[in-house]
Amino acid sequence: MLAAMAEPLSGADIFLAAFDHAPVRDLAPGEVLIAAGAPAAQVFNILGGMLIVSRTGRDGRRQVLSFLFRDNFLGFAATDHYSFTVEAVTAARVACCARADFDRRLERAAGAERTFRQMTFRVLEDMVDMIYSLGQRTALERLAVFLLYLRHAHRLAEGIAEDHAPGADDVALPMTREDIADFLGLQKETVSRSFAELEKRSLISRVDNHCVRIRALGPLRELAGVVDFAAPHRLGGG
Amino acid sequence: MLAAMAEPLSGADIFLAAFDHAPVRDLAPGEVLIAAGAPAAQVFNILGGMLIVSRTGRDGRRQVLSFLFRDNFLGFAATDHYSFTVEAVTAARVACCARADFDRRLERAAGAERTFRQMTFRVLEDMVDMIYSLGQRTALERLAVFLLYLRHAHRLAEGIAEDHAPGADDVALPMTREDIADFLGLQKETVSRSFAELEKRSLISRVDNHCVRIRALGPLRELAGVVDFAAPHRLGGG
DNA sequence: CGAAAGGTTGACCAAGATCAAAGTGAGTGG
DNA sequence: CCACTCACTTTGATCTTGGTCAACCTTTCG
Repeated sequence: MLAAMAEPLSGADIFLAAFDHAPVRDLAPGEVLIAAGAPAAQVFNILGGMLIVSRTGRDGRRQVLSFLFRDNFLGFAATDHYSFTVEAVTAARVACCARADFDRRLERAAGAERTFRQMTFRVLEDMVDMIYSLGQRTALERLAVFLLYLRHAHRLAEGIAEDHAPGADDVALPMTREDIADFLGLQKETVSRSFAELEKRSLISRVDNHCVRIRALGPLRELAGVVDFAAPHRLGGG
Repeated sequence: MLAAMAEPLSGADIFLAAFDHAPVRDLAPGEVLIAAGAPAAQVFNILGGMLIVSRTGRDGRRQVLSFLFRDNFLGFAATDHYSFTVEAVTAARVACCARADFDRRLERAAGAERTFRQMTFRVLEDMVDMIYSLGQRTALERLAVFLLYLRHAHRLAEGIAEDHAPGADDVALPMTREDIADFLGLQKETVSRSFAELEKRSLISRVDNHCVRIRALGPLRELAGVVDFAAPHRLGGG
């Protein structure tokens, strides 16, 4: 299943057009946009806010698959039913498009398939990164990767190109510690302790409960390992 | 990046045709087919044998991403360089096709893009399963999932449709314990101990070091959790 | 037959989970 | 507007799973 398309790519305008005069839906924090098991009838484009994609097992264990931001597409499913849940973290606004409409556009617009394929591959790559994190990295490393990922996602959503834009090092964390824990394959207490440890090492400072400032980007990247979301990825055309 | 296409799908013949008169390459166990960082010039179709896809971090930690079998496609990359390594586990044979040729076919053949998209989504789904495993499941559960995954992969590669075909419960394990460990995000000792535990619980018996017999399929599936590779996935047209 | 690689087992250790309690803060009703 | 409440977070104590280190098997292959 394809929960969400990663960053827009030059050429993504083809798909943005699909949402041009599409109906818009506003979501309150916590509101469910997609419930796992529902018929996969629509695809969406996020106009603003933050959403969370998750999959919950029969016994209640939940794995958060990704956080979504402005200009992310979502709702693509391999089957005719969604296998994942999408909820709003903050107040959010999405444009809604019938899946069939989107598919039609995909088949007709020149180069659309190719662009879509590129976008899908990008998602695949992000998932491989996540698999590497969950399989190989420690709690502290995962949290470092996560903060860099949020920083990057925010810059993309805001269309900021420079690595050191003013305020770029303030990372907003509107989700709960438990959301972060379920994303990183940890417990919420461990997430708390890892934040404390990053602060102790002067890599970050905590502005407040839902905002963190990166104080040492280089060392944080070093801790996170190879993955640098800024370096390899080209910025999209907004 | 798209290391490998999962199971063939009805319609995959379009792509199999791309390999019809393609040059064939034989691989000895351990031989490298794709080295991470090499230019992504070719795509492959596996004619026989087992391959292993992995990604290794700067510090040597290795995450195995998947095992590949007959009729799996591989070599699709998001960029112009491979970001993963593919090696033969057993002696193997692959058909090689220039990436450009494949892309051309993709754009010309009717319905090819659509079929390819479905296949890609299938891979996405498998990766979500893997993320769920690594993030939420215990060592024992992961090993149970792994055995069911191998059982399923083998049945697909052999074109066996029934769930209880004779010999279907003998699972071949040609890879090393370390390969399994790196796939499951564990250490090889833990894999050993988990095999012992599954045997102690009478869920499996060890035929020899590289073959295991599933003695209690139902309970093993129960232990693995929701994921049943047999149930939701349609079998491909061979 | 012997060396080397791979696999198992045991003893011990540590990262992270679990359990418990106290602190913080945002939203609500008085 | 304030105080209360409830949800979220942090911190501490303890426990468990899985990791690490080391020794000993077993298999394969030269």
